[in-house]
Amino acid sequence: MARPKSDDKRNAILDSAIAVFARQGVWSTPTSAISKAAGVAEGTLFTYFATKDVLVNELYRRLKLEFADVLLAAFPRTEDVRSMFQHIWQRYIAWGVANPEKFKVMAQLSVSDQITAESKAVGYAPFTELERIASASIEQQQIADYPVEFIAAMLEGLAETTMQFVARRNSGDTYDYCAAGFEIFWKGISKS
Amino acid sequence: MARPKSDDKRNAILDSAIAVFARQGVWSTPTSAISKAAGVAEGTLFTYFATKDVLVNELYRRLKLEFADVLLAAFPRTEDVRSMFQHIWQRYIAWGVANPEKFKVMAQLSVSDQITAESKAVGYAPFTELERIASASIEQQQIADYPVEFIAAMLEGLAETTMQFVARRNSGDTYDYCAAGFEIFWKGISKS
Amino acid sequence: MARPKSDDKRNAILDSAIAVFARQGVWSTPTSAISKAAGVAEGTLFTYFATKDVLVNELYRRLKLEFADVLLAAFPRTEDVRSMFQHIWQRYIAWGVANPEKFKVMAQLSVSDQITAESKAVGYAPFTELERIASASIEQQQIADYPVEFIAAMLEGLAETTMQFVARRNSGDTYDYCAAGFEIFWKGISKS
Amino acid sequence: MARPKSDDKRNAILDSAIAVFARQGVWSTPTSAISKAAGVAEGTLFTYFATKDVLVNELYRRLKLEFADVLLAAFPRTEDVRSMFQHIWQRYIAWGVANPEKFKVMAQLSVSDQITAESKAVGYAPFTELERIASASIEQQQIADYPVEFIAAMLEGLAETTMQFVARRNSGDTYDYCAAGFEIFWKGISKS
DNA sequence: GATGAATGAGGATTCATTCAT
DNA sequence: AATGAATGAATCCTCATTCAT
Repeated sequence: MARPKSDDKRNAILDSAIAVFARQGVWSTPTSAISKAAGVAEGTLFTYFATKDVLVNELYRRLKLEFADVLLAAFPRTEDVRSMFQHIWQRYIAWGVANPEKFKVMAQLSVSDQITAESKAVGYAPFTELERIASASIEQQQIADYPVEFIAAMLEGLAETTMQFVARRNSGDTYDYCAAGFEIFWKGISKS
Repeated sequence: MARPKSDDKRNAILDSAIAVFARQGVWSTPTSAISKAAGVAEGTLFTYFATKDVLVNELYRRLKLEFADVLLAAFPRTEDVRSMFQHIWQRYIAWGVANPEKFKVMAQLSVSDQITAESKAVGYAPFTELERIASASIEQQQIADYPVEFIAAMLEGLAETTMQFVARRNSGDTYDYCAAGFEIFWKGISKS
Repeated sequence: MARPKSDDKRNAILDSAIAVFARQGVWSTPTSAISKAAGVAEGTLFTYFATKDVLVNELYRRLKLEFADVLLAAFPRTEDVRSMFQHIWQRYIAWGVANPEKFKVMAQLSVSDQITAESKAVGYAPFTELERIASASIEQQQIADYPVEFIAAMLEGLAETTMQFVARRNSGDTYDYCAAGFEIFWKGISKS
Repeated sequence: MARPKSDDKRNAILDSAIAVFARQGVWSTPTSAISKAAGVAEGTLFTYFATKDVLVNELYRRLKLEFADVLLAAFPRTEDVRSMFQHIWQRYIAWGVANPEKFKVMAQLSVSDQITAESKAVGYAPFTELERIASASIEQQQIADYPVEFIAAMLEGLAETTMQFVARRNSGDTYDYCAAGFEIFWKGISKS
């Protein structure tokens, strides 16, 4: 076989897509803008991703998975429930603040109709893993009796909001939204 | 005078936009699909909205404002803080469940780059009103000391998530997510 | 009969057409720009001129006829040939310099395909009149033996060019192009 | 490398533009008519010319430059002034008669507002060259004392008119307008 | 495999003209 | 007659995708 497809190129395309999508919005950026930013020819993009939809779905999965990795890395399985949730919380916020472009793109993709059910499932997989871990360690503990996925979703909603406050915070504001957000979440969730 | 511009037509266009945007996504639906659904000629759309961007911004404002109206209608200014928050909560969920299309479109528009800062400001105006009402009645009360906009944002994040659970709930599931969601929110927010 | 068509309005439209055509070019100005400039409704334009082509042809004729009027007014039929030509020459230049907009529009219309043969004929009619006058007084005179229409066309070509030099002339330049131009023409035309 | 941009295609587009512009007028022919006539896809036209305006300006330059080339080829720098002018004159007429389409298009473009000042400058450049040549050889000669550019413009105006007579001449008419025209020009210009 | 020119369906918008008021 | 909203064909241009080199 001649030159094999290069992972470098594939990654360059995906990374450029993030950058350029964040700047102009996912649905108003042509594939040519992506390939240009990636330093490859327009046609080359299509040897790595059959269609724009495929690229977009792939990107969605990658972002979700990378994000999950961050949340799950060094997950404190042996500590108490609060520590586990706090671990997730802090990494969630930290990642979002550190990667505003990725976050913005993820948000746009999440509400888009071009993301297939399968992609959503794949992107959600590691979070079920998370749910299971949490679920198991919750049972005999001090968490109120809500459906686990509901708790997970609540955490996500709250964390996303918190993240935006942290990111948006301008120089004067030193309020610790991260801590405050988690406090609210934990009070809401834990057994009276 | 000639035929005056008709509010009916204007509304038909906006309503059709919601329907068709919800089905195909905001950025993949051509203006022709909107005008067709509204029963007007392609050109007519442009006598009411100079460009697609203008239409989209107008739609965003309208949705936000209608939504705010619903939340604020019959707002119980004289009752206790919990009642006020619960009022908002319930109407939030109810509206979202009753208007899934509007909700979906609002979500797509909210993360889009085509919505101008001005539109966002206009759409947010009634919520500051809400914040002020809440803020005033909070001071001497039993709410923990978080920035008001932060509380408001938390409510929004939580309510949106809850709404999705209520909407998604299939026949077998009778769990009362609405109540559960509010419980979590209130425990999180209220003074120890 | 109800309100009769108003010549004022008709003229306003034609005059506005000249102004706006001169500024933006004949073929890139929409009829709406003309009606707006004329202070009438878009539709009104079409009660005076069935189509844009009709308006444009009408305008062409009017300009040509007005121009001819200027050239022929006080035509010195009894004087010598040179005086007659000089009369035309001077008025030609003077009119062009005084009416740059009309001149520009006439130039654009003259080379356009939308001007019908009939319009061209109508626009040329008074010039044949001129030709006849000239022709008659030439016969027994000192003009070289060229076809009259050829002489007429030569005069036109030369005068148009001269006019542009006069119009373009900027403050420092005091050269009398008008006189020079006629000198050239007359030397070229007159018998050795 | 991929398929390189082909000069053939570029020329085909330009040539087709001339043909189709001559038939329907510059501003009433859609770009699709040009691409069709050139045997390329509609989109292809835009890989060679970013916009219709660019195409039109390019075309103007090309026509002007080609025309200048014809006038200047084999220019008799060493002969007398009359020969030089006659050389230009004859080639002018000959080119116009041989290329009526190009001539017509050039006339339309010349009075159009879409031709940029830069294009006009570029198109005029070789004629200044001509002016300089003429100017130099005029000084010690038998030409009357008119500004050179004025003489040049006069020649152009006269030649264009003459050309139209030659082109328009129908079967019966055998009059030698070319010679007559030059005679007029030369008499007008040369020292008494 | 890489390149970028070629393709042509599709899209937002314009505009001459019509027609309800 | 006057108005200006309504119409929809037509236009320029974009862009995902294909294909010759």
